[in-house]
Amino acid sequence: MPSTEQFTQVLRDWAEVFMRRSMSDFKRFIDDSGLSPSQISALMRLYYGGKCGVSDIGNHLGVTNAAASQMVDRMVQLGLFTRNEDTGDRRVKQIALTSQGRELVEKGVESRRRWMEKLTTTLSPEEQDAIIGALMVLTGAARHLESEDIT
Amino acid sequence: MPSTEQFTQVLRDWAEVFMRRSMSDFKRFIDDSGLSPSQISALMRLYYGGKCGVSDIGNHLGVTNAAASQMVDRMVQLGLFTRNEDTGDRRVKQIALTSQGRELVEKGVESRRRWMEKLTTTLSPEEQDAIIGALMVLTGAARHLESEDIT
DNA sequence: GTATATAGTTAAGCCCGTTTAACTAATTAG
DNA sequence: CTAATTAGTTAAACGGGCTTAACTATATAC
Repeated sequence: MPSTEQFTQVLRDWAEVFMRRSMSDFKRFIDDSGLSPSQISALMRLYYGGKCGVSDIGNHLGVTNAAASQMVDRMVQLGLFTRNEDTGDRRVKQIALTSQGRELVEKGVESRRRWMEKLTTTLSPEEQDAIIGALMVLTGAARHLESEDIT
Repeated sequence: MPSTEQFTQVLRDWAEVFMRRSMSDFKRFIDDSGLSPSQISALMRLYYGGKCGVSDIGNHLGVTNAAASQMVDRMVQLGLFTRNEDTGDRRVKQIALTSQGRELVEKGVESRRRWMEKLTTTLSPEEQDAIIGALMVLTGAARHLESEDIT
């Protein structure tokens, strides 16, 4: 029977090597892009959450509207964001990614994808099967926990 | 037979839920601490790498000695770092964590540890066994890849 | 011994993201 | 219609981390 200690230890070991890889990739991505943490965060927000207003970005970052407005302006000038008047409510400006902005995010994710693929090739089909099954259980459990937390 | 696509997809799903959790915990840790990214990084460097000189910290962060010296000074005043003359070479100041600094890092790690333990309780012993085996294979493969990359 | 190199500190100034405050424009409430 | 609210922009000022440059002190080379 596996103990909780053994389980968390194995999970921690995996987390360590996985996080080290992800973090160093991510750090290189940030450094190469020359963008500030806020700009990266807004980029991600738009990539995963879709278009939104200026103050949505500000709230998400925990900064004032003024800061968000200035930051968005820089991103527009860099050609990463578009800023258009909302036809429904003409006070709000809809911020979205340009194709260039979208490509930038995807380029950042790609290195991890390549690493994962390389990881696959070092494993036998049986090992891959076992890992797929195990990770699906783990992911399901984690998502279940996540949904519980919200309530 | 599992395809590469299936494998990377499952890995990506797990990575997504795992990273989301780890990142939000880590972000809260940083925000709560009120420390700058450089200060956090130095804290981690000392926690995992043990004591070192001022310029070691500067190199690790990619900043000048002057910046490292000033940052260390702030951390000493906060009671997180100690700064002592090296008896062997009296030019170098040995920087180390105080017990308070160590506790701070451990408190930051704890929330993830609790999450992992909670994850354990939702799984049957058989599932835990399967996951332990799978993650050990995965970790081994990742470490193997890592050691290859260096050469 | 003198000269050079290394480890760290200090002070002055820069950069950049942030806040505050004042503003415009559009919307909603009464 | 008028008043109040909401979304966003702009300008001035602040703060903090960084760099450069000058300095002290220890260690090594010749």
